[in-house]
Amino acid sequence: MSHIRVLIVEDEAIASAAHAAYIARLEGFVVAGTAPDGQSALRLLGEMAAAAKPVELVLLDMNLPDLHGLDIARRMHSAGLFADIIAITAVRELAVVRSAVSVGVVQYLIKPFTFATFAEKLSNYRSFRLQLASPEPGSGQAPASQNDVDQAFASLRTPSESPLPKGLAPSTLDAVSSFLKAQTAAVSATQVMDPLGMSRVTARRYLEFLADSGSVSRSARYGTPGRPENEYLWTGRQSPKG
Amino acid sequence: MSHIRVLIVEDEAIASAAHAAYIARLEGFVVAGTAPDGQSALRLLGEMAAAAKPVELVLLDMNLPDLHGLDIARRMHSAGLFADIIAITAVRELAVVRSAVSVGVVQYLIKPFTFATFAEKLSNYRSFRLQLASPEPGSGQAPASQNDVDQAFASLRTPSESPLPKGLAPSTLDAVSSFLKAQTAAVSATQVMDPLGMSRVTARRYLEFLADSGSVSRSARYGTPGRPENEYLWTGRQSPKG
DNA sequence: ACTGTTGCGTTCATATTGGTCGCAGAAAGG
DNA sequence: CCTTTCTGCGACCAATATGAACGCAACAGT
Repeated sequence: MSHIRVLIVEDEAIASAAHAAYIARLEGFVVAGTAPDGQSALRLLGEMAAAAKPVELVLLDMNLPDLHGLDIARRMHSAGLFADIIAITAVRELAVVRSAVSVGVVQYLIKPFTFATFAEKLSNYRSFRLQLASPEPGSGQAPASQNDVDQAFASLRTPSESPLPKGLAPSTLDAVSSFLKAQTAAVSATQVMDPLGMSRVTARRYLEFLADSGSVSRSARYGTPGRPENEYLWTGRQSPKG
Repeated sequence: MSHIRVLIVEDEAIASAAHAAYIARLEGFVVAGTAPDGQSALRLLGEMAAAAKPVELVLLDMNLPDLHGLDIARRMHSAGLFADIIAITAVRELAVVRSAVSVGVVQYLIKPFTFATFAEKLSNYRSFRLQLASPEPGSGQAPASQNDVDQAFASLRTPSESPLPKGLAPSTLDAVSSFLKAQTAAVSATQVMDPLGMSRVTARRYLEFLADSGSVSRSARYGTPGRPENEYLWTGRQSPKG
């Protein structure tokens, strides 16, 4: 299989160029074009399909000047364009994520993201494609077993075997972050340690890690005697495993 | 969240009834209707959406008398119908699988299949839906982190479990799981090894397998010095024997 | 303004478990 | 009867939360 042809649909020129630069750094992908809005994206897709050089993957922003990303996906299908879609957007509404899945979005990247996250998503997609490629091009037949299909879907899933720093356990991280998500007000390490049954040192270590990775915001609490206390509030900006 | 409303699209009456019977055996799903061909499926979907009782999930056969399954998916999107699609079909061509993914098929079931396989796919989908449900319905806000989205996608795409990993004996597995079932409180590997007369390593390996397969829940026990101890609690969500 | 008090941030040694490696005994196959 | 494979075990190393001790920054008297 040759390189996967990618169309970047993004209205901000800077972001569009950044995505193109990221694509260039990846093995197995090539930028087929860029479009600043939905209409030109659809036109480009049609032209390339007519020229027998179809786009196979679209990096699609949701907020575009003329059309919503979900609309673009639907119109692609109406026009018989079979490109896969990876959503790259700052929209974090769960309803949009669900709708995106139902119109065929295979990966959902939330801005801002690091190159590592970007590379992981596209690499997963490439692995998915390779598994669904015909093992014997000359055979003409390409039957698949349920297991083959499952394996392909699994490679599309984010493996997320996260390289956490030494001394941190994934389950503890889950416990702390889900507890933080349930809080509405900012909490201190002491307030975290008690309900979870862990020590203050441990609670603080995980809170500190979450703050560094950007998932929670950290601020100081004054007004009481003693050293000022750090308090943490869930913001959910970025994956804690990035 | 109430039950997920399912529409079954299948031209063979026997298969259609079988699917409906399977759905009835599952928790959290309800059959909203059945359709023997593409046109009536689209009509039903439109009517139910207009009646404010939209179908949320379509079990879609690919080979129908009037339309191809992929066409139905595209027309659904053109009509603004947001139901998710699980393909249930005997078609095993890789090209069809790829096209299905690009039009938003979330699961792909190859006929014939067992109830266990069917239940697994639908259970994955339900878990995906639950993770993307708004935690607070009245809040109006539903922001998600990259990690949330990844986890939801992962639960949708987890492959079927392998029969039994190397190094595990069915008899020992039975002993461990039945012992766990008899416990009311969570137990650690050390607490399992003694009554069953096995070594800690062996007990831990079986507990770990049960945790991975979803039959038991795993959590950490804090509060005491030393490395945190994993404790396991029987939940019985899934048969350990696949 | 100075100093004591207070409570959290930070570091380090320690305790206790998890995970892996290689081996012994048993079961299966020829 | 011999060979191969599999299952469980002991012992090692790695991992990770805890507790104590120390330091630091803000408050509260004098």
